[in-house]
Amino acid sequence: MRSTANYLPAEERREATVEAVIELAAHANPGDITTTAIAVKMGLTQGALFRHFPTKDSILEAVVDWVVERLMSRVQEAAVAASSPMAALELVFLAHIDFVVAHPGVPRIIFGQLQHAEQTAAKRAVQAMLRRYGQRIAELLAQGQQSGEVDKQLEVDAAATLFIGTIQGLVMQSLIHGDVQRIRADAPRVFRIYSRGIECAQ
Amino acid sequence: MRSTANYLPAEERREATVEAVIELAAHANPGDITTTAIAVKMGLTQGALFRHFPTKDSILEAVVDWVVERLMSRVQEAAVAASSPMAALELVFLAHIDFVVAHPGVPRIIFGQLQHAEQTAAKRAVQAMLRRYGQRIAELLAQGQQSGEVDKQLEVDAAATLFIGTIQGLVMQSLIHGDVQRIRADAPRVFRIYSRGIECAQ
DNA sequence: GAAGTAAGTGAGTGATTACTAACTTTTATT
DNA sequence: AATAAAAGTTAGTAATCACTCACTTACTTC
Repeated sequence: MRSTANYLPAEERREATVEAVIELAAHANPGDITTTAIAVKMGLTQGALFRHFPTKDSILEAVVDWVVERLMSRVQEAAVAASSPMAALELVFLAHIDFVVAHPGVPRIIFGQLQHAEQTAAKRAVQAMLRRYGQRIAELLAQGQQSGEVDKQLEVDAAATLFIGTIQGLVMQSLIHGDVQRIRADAPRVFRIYSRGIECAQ
Repeated sequence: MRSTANYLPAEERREATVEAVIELAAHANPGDITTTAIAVKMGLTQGALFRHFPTKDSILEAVVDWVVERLMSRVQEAAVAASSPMAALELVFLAHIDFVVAHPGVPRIIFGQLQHAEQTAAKRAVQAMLRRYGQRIAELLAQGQQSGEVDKQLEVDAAATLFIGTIQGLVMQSLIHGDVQRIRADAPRVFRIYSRGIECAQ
């Protein structure tokens, strides 16, 4: 329950707001997070928030933008650092899991946005990110096919869907058992099964 | 937009309420479904709902109970009908996907319940169902190991987690693309990769 | 067909919510 | 140090929500 110093410059206040929402989402239903709760978390009054954001939706939009930027750059770094396509997939997977464990509120916000009926800017950003993410995974898989690591007959799109589902399954487990740390131990074991499903038969 | 006949007996009204919620959840965020929306969907006034349910939460509880009963019995049937553990897993998977396509609101309600911070009766029921589901899958996997279909070195718990994640990944795809039917075509291809990951090497 | 009961209506109520605006306090500038 | 601009406070408002209750309508049973 960190209380930020008063009278922050606008840019920093916006950043602090985003972080407050992400921290709150770790233990609360994203849809139920009120502007009052966000303000209290920051040691601020509710009205102050609206000096920096015109609407509550715009706060969530900023949160999603924050997530997209951080997550995608982490994933990109992991992919570049790897020595082979298969190694890249594993690094991306583990980087993603690390990110989720560090920010447990993130997958809940992402999924919460996808649930919305209306096409808000935040929802569109989430959809765009997930599409891009899927394409990136599909590229790595295709490269793996060329390098001989990945089965040539693999249906790349289906495998990319399963990649995301693998992570989503772990997140669900953490929600079932109410324990995020669990994911870290389960992740490598689950990924091993996934990689066995896509690898080239020896 | 079906409007149910007026003056239903209590039991049927409760049933109709549950179905109305599930239909609404196909196109709306479950958390945002109001009692007014439910009543309108049924061609009823809002007050009438509270003749049959003491609180809104109790409505969601009834919905979850409905889902648990239907889904688990479908899964059980599929498992029994199969000729081998591996065939059972595939039948269970496809039965589950069929259920989701027939009732697209269901996974959204399930996940929405998991998101809640408080331990409501509905959330507990969802957690219990998913645990039972996971155990059932783990049993089938263990039987597969004995029958020689499934790799003996497979980590059964991780494989059960991945099984659920596989379905969850497909659901996410449908939310990204806004098209539930898609799932049906993708399901067999995704399952093929999963089964390759757990099968005994030939 | 009269009487009793179950189901539905309609007009509320209080609580909560996002958002506003007049005012105060802090920070930055000269 | 004086002043302007930025950031925060306080006390609202209108809208929405779950829930209530006195009353009305339909069904059931003898």
